[in-house]
Amino acid sequence: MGTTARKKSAKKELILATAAAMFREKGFAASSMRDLAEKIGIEAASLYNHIQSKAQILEEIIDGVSEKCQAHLDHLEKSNSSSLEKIESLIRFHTGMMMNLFEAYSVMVGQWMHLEGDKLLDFVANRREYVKKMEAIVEAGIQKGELKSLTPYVVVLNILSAVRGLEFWQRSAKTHTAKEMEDNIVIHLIGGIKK
Amino acid sequence: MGTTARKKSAKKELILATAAAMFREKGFAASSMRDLAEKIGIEAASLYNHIQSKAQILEEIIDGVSEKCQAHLDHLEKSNSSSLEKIESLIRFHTGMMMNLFEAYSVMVGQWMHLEGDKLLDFVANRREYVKKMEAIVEAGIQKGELKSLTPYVVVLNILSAVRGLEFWQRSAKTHTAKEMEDNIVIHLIGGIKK
DNA sequence: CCTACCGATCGGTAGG
DNA sequence: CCTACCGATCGGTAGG
Repeated sequence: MGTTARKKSAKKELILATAAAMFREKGFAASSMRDLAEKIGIEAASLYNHIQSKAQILEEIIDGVSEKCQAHLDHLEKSNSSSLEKIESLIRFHTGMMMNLFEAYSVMVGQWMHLEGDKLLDFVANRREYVKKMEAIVEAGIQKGELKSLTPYVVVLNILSAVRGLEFWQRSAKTHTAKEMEDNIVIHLIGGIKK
Repeated sequence: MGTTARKKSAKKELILATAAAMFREKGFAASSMRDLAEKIGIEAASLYNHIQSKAQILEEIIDGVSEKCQAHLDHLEKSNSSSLEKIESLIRFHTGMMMNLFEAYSVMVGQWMHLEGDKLLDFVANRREYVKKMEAIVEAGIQKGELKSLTPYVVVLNILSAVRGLEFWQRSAKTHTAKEMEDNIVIHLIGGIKK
């Protein structure tokens, strides 16, 4: 990251991370700037030395995750893997994001509707485009005879929804490891489309 | 039932239905009693002649859906269908709920965390029990050799998550019918566990 | 079902 | 990063 304008102070990162945890748990609207400040150990007014508004916190959390997803898909589209390999890569990438960026990823998929104005419109447009690109990968696999003839839109929705379902999984319970969860999602969802 | 009681009941149903639509769209915390009253065409204070509190509205919406799910599963457990038939029934029941009780079902799966006190504890306990019962059905299918040896918990999560993913589906777009969505979910998710 | 109103809390600002 | 504070809005009540 170095000296670019995108560099963020440690305090701002702390605010974003703490806010992500709070937004995920209680929802954006039910999270107050006073509660956020208290968790960090400062007064509410002091938050505004690091961020401009509550809305901006949400935007930055979501943009950070969204850009990583876009980058992965762009890279995947250029590869010459098989359709099945690409779909497995998508499943493993998204489960990995859910595991490693749990709070931020959950906020993206569950709190995006609290974005405002152009930020909301952009997110919805980007998400639709992302889904369309995933559909195209599924469609190509069907055309090549690698996959069953299913509605690509449903396959894409099932994959993204299954990943989202991991939010419900209790990591602390330790009854199932992250690897077991991920592998079983792959087997179930790849198994259901493989010809 | 007298005329007054019938009117009051109809009005309460209108409040619950209007609130469900609003809670689903904006989230529970971001929905105000004033906005709710305005959509119905009365003053905010008048709502309290029909309901006791904002929290109670959420409770009644969720309880209504939750009880229907419990009833279906209880009935299914007593049937002597095969494991695969039971799982398909679960998928089709939940997709049907999502299609026909769209607002209320979405509020249950997306707004339950705004329940308070015992209502929250009860919901979480009931949901865990529901998942355990679904897992038992999957487990029985594995034991009988009907299904692949997958982690039942993941299969259950994938099924319930796929149904939840239908919230994202734009019914108005008409590019895919309800039946196409449901059938494709069944083929994908049953296909992935069938031995 | 309304008017009038309550105390609490919200996001955010001014000024140091 | 703080104290002090703003106007707006919240869920809900009293009384008719």
